[in-house]
Amino acid sequence: MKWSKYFIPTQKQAPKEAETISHKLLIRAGLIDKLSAGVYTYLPLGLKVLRKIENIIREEMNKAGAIELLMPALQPSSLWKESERLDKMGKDMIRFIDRHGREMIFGPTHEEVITDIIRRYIKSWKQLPIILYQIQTKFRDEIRPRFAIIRAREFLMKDAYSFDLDEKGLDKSYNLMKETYIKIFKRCGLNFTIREAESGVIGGKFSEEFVAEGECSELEVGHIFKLGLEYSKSMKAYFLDKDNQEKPIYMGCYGIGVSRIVAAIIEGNYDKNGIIWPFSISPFLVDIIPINMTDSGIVNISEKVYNQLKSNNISVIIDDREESAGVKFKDADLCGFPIQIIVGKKIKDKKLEVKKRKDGEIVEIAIDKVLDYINSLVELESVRI
RNA sequence: CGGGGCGUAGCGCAGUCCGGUUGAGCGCGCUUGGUUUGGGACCAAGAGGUCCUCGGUUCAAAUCCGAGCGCCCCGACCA
Repeated sequence: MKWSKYFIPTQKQAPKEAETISHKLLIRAGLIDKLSAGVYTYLPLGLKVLRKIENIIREEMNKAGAIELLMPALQPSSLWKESERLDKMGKDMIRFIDRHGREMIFGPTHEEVITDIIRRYIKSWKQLPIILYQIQTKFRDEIRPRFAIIRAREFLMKDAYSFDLDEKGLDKSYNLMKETYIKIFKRCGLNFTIREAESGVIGGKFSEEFVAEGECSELEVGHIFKLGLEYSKSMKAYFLDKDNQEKPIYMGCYGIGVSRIVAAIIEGNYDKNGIIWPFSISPFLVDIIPINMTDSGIVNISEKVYNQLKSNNISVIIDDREESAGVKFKDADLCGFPIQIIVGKKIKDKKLEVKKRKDGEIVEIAIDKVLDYINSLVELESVRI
């Protein structure tokens, strides 16, 4: 990607409304833009980060045997009457009356919808167990949205639901999801703790939450629940067992705040100059910085390295703007790209500099050895995780 | 929803107390030309505003009064 052709609106100063570090950096690095309280656009760089996280989640969920589907955000409120949650969720739900006079809601979560699907399609013990999940936008009219995307009214969530024959099966699914979550958060570069939690409106007997470390008090980034028979009984989701008995399905549900992870990662990975993305999450792995765009030698080498990395499937952006070196350095640090390749005076010795964002270490590398060096850094990082 | 703060150019702010040479300004950013190019360069010339909105007071309102809207923070609340 060429920086000059891309859209990265960085800012020197954060708006005064931003107080937490992730909020400030998300805006300064041009990742998000506020439309209304708790309602944000993901700008191109922010979207890339979101997609990286989504894909990590997908990979790990799929490995665990979970199956992706996509449910609608719009739901008839009648389903919520069945589960007796319409009043419990209360004003957190965004509701409206459609032109036919039916009350609809924007889904804050999807236990009702998934249970409705399961009760209509799952009839036999032979079809169980099964875990279904989706990555989808949720709507909650929060009492107080805050810290930008940490508590938003519209946010991206991965929600999974397990369906088992009995309690033992539920325990197994639950533990499988717990292990999967640990893998996901580790791959996202998050330090976190797991603790027993209140089940709240979601219900069930037992739940644990994953809390990311950081200065910001919120984050909770994941929450897993043993729902048991709560929904299957109220919504009549039964299966026919081997002994020809009709039995309720044991359920569990498992949420990850995908967009909240973005903020959580920043809260745990930054310095005074900006974001420090983990390799696995960064919108671009490498930022090539030609020190002077009027120096044809520098420009040529920069483009050569850019094309080389690109053709080797390394995610790379080249800062080809006609800006001073200082501006490019500052933006590179602010946006948090893990590796900066600085193309400057040293090209006369056929060398350039590779700087690691995390520790600031700069290594001079021969131009024709850059690809190998970048690959070795990636290798080291993957071993570390 | 209770408490607190804020609303003036894209961002950060001054001006508001004490209404009138402040024909609404500053820094950054933006445009054009030139000089620059190793940590947010310099010179010159420019563009950009319903001073949140509506109403009131007044000869005169960014400034005073009233209502409303929006945003942020604390609390309660919350997958």
